[in-house]
Formats: sequence, C-alpha cells, structure tokens
Amino acid sequence: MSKNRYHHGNLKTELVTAGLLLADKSGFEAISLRELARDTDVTPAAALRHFDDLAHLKAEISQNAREELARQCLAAWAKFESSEITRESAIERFDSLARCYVSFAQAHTNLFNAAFALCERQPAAPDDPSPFALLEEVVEDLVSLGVISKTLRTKAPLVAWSMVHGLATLESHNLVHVSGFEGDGGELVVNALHVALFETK
Amino acid sequence: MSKNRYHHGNLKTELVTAGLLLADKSGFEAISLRELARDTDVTPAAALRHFDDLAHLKAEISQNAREELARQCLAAWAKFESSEITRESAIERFDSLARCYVSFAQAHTNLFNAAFALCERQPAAPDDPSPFALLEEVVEDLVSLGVISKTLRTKAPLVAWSMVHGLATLESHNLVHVSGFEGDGGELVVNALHVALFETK
DNA sequence: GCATTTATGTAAACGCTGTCAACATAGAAT
DNA sequence: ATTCTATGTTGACAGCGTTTACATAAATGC
Repeated sequence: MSKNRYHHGNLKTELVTAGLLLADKSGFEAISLRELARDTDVTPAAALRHFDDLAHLKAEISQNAREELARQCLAAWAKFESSEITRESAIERFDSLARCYVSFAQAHTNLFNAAFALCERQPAAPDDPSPFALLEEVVEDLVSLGVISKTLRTKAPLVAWSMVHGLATLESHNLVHVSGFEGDGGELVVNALHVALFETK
Repeated sequence: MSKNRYHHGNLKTELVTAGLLLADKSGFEAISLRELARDTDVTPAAALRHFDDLAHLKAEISQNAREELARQCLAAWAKFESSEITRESAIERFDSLARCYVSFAQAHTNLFNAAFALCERQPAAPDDPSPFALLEEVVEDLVSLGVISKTLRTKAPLVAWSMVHGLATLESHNLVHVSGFEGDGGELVVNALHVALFETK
C-alpha cells in the first residue's frame, strides 16, 4: 500500500468500511461525507465518483450492517446444519436464531440501529441471507416435524420476526432493559414464541 | 395574533408544533433549525433561546410524537371504560390497544418514526400515558379474570409491546407489508398475542 | 509503443446549515 | 419611573453536501 498515490485503488469499499467503523463508534447519524473522506485520505468530491449522494453511501453502509446481522444469524443457524434434523434440534435452531438477533442488538447497538436506520433503502442481493429467510426455513422444518401447526406456517415467520425485532428495537433505543429478566434477554422472547407458535402436545 | 410584534409570545410551543407538522410531511430527519425558524417567522437564534440545541428541540418534537401515539392508544383504551369489565370486554380492550398501535404506524408513518427516532431522549412526564403503562393495566385485568396466567403477568406486557412494536416498526420501514394478510395488519399480531398469552380454556 | 479515451482523483467555489457574540426591545419587578 | 430580565435581531463563523473545472493515471485501440 504505497502512499501518495493519486489513485486510491479501492476507495469505494474503503469508504463503506470506514462508514461501518464510524457508525459503530459514533452512531449512524454521525456519518458525514467529509469525515469519511478524511478517514480514507481523499477529497470529499472523490467519494462522489462512487456514490451519487451521501444518502446512497449511507444506504450502502446500512445495507452492509444488515448483512453483518444476517451473517451472525447464519452462523447461529449453521451450527445445527450437520446434525440430523430432529424435533429438538429444530427447536434449538429456532431459539438460537431468535437469541442471536436480540444479542446482536444488545452487543452492537450502533450497528443494529444503522442496519434499520431510515434512509434510502438499497435492495439486498436476492441470494444473500436475510434473517427472515432463515426463519422461514427453520419454520418449514418445524412444521414438517409437527411442532408448529400447518395453519400457522405462513404467519409464524412474521410473528417471530416481529417479536424478535420489536424487543431488539426497544432495547437498542433504551426504552426497555431486559437483562436479568430471565438470564439473557433472549429468554423472554424465546419462551413467548414457544407458547405462541408451538403445538401444545 | 397581531403581526410585527417583536416578541412572539408563544414561540417555544409553536416551534414544536411546526416541527411535528414538518416531521409528518417530510420526515423527522428533514427538520432543521432554520426551517422551523422560517415557519414561525423568527430568527434562527431566537429558537435557541428556548432550546439548548437543535438536538434538544428535536428531542421535544419526538417526545410529542410519542405523546400523540399515547393519546391515540388512550382513546382506544378508554372506549371500554364505562362498561363493566368482563372477560370479553377486557380482551376487546387489549385487542383494541394492539390494533391502535399498529394502525398508528401505518396511518402516520412519519410521526411514528419521529416518535422512535434515535435522538436525545427526553424523559416523559411520569403521569402522562404511555402505551406500555396502558398495556400493563389491561394485562392486570386479564390476569384477574383468569385470561392470562399469573405466571405471565410480569412478562405479558413486554411480550405484547415487543410484538406490536416490532410489526409496527417493520411496516413503517417498509420491510414487511401486512395488508390483506388478514383484513387489517393488526389481526396477525392480535391472534398471535392471544395464542401466546391467553390460557387455553 | 504511442495516442487517445475513460476512470478517478484534486481544487475552488456555492449555498446551506448550527451556533455564538453583540446588540435591541419589550414586559415585569422594584 | 427606572431597572432587570426575558426574548427577540443581526452578523459572523466554521462545517457541511454538492458542483464545476481541471489533473492524472490507467486502460484501450491502432
């Protein structure tokens, strides 16, 4: 990485990573074009060679934060990939996903807020993992295994996402503090989801 | 309201109402000190006689948006005040509250987002109604009537709030579209809450 | 290999913003 | 009536996003 090169070589992605860093440290609303330009040793106008707008740059940063959350969820989901899909493992996978979502909001509040900040929304690539898609998949398993009734199949993922996202949002905005409520905050939502969605056998 | 008075007379509250108007029309992030000053026919610096900061002014606007939501919820809640508290009326009141919350987010998206925008948070007056407090109250009734088990009493309000707030947030951010899913979007969350919280008699 | 085109940087300017310091005015208090 | 205090104005400042004109380097065509 030689210095003093007129051409930066990798500016577009570096702007985004600098943005993620800044968002994580100081909050999404603290992001400014000139600050990111300084962080990447470049002129403000240079950044606009790669993005129409500050709004579009922030949209990409927000999108990347959403992808980071999705990656974490995917990791929680993938822990149960190798094993045989049993009733218990499917439930654990479901719980793991829900807990991961809430934990992410607790541990990386600024990034979570960046992920769901209201800004120009850039559509995600159709093949990248979304928490909702993962939920749909594990719910599908739970339906086949008889843990969730068929009638709930279409609505269960949305119910689960709403609940998990709601708690995560309320926490990340300091409107609610659910620690020690029952160990981790995730317990609350996990238990509620079990009661709401699972067949009482 | 005579013109050309050196002293405005009511600037502080007018700034806030102008802010609510602007937030409703153009979004919370569109609020600027100078714009509000123009809207109230006053100098930008005059606004800072009443607020330390733009941030504090926006905090008060956000707080007012939250109070507006709370008023709507209170109205939905109060419709059942006169009648005898029966099992059915308590359930209806609970449902009405949940539906009101989601409907508000659908009908006044910008105001809802303003209410929960991340900004300097100004603590609400302890006596003004909050959706959470109303939920706690109606849940209390539902517990006495045996609709919700005692063991859920402490967690039921938070579960309900999380779910309702989650769906409202996802909708207000256009991450999910729940219309025609089952009439209004509120049905989904109402049904889920019934299954999650109510005793299966 | 050299010329030209294209991608990507800089420099300087514009109008906008939030905030502050100095001053003006009017209503309240003594 | 005079003074004090609350609440306005004015003008300045630095920082912001964005644009236009220009500079440089890399890629492309001959």
